[in-house]
Amino acid sequence: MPDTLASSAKTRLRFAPSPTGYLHVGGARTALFNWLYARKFGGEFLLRIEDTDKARSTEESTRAIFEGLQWLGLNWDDGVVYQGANLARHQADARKLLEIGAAYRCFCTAAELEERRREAEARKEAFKYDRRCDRLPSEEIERRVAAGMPYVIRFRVPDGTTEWVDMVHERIAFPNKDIDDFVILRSDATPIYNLAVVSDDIAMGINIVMRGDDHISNTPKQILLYRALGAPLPTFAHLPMIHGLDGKKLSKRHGATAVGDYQHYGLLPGAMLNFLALLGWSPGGDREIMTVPEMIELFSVDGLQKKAAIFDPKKLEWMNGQHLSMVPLEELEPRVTPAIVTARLATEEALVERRDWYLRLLDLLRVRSRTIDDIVRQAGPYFLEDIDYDPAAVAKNWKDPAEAALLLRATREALATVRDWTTEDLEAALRSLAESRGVTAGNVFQPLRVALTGLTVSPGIFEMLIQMGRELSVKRIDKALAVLAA
RNA sequence: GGCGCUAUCGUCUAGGGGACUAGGACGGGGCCCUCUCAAGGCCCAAACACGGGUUCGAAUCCCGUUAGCGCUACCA
Repeated sequence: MPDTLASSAKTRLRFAPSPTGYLHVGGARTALFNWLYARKFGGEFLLRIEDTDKARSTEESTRAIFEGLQWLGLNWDDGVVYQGANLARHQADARKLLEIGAAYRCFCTAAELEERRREAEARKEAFKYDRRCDRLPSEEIERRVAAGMPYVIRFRVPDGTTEWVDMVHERIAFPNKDIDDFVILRSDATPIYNLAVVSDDIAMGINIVMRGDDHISNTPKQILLYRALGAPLPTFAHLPMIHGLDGKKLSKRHGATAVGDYQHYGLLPGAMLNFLALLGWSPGGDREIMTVPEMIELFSVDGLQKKAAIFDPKKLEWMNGQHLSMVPLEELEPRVTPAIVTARLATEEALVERRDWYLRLLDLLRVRSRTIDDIVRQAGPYFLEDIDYDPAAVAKNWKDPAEAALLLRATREALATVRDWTTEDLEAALRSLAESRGVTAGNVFQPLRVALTGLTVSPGIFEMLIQMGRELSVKRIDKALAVLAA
């Protein structure tokens, strides 16, 4: 039973970006679904760099793709395949197609073709190659080849209909009459995309081709190539595109589209993956927030969407906030520390030295952050010797300097009586202070908040006093008193 | 132009013939909690593109229209 043999073969998928730019969020999502499929069903996820376009491919882009995938944690199996290294096989496959009569030499020049294309357009007709070179007598072909006349190799599209059952779209069919006799090998003997892809996918044993639906119209051509080459067909799965807020294909105009942009913006890879997964896939029901293992567990082809999705940065930010609050502190710490160090708030050694204190701080700040940068922005007052006073905070909460100073002095005294620097004792001291002075607790807390942080917003006042410690807290109050007196 | 794909709130989506006064989430508005800001809780506004069928019954199936997107290279 050949079916048994086929189904016992390991599932192999691949992500095949061309290194002509940074890893795009659309590409990252394609990679994610391939990866999820492989991880969920015990298949292999391969990476192939399609660098056959030497003019546009760069090593820098290749590196960016690696870095992007690594940051996201989309690890690939086996070594990276570079398409450019397979030139000989591509040529051999083209030759083979020529020899078995599935393809033919075409001597029409690019300029001639362009001319005919223009004419057809002028007549408002669809241009289609007229196969004139396929009708050349064999002696003529031999004569031209012998004369060293340049030619391309074209695939002879047979009559009929080419169809397949797509994993996401079900049946898709193309009448072959609408498919041009496409070029598979250029006159300089380099392969055209469709040939290179099919040749490589066959060689790599890829049996599920999952890619963007902008490749749907390439698929019938590729199927024809598989058949002519005598190779078994893979299963195709065409994923919908990602669009910008204006409904157009995502591009630079839409702002950040590179995965690296989000990394530097302070996102968690888990959040990015979660967001990307929901763009074009749904686990069903109301499930939204998922860890990577949960996504693998929940992943299924049924949930794949047919419709293009719009990339909404607002929801991404919200989702990152959710992940920020959800991940274990030990996992969050290494993501935040480099940013803290870069912001020159502390050295890595200093953070290691008071790790428990540092983790507590992260826990305090993350709940009101949507990005890692938000955490860093709030962290200043806990590390810096001197703080800046936000003019708005001063205007609002130190409205009357004399009054504020009076209150702060009283607060300082009240804090001095606190024996245990705990939430309970601090709260008791400050609330009774407010009561004895006949003001609300907020009237006491807000000026103190400005003294401690220079800001109107911060974590709860007691948590903050504890986090800063008695010494620093008192020092900040003294400093505020000095500023108010000036 | 030709060919193809798609079509549920502004956005991501649930839904796969009756459970739909169409559910959830983001964003927006309001309220609660509260020492500020978040977080959290509660509530509100907001959608089945249109037209024909099929069926006792359609968001769900079929056809058409419209719209959006993609492809239409000796690019990938």
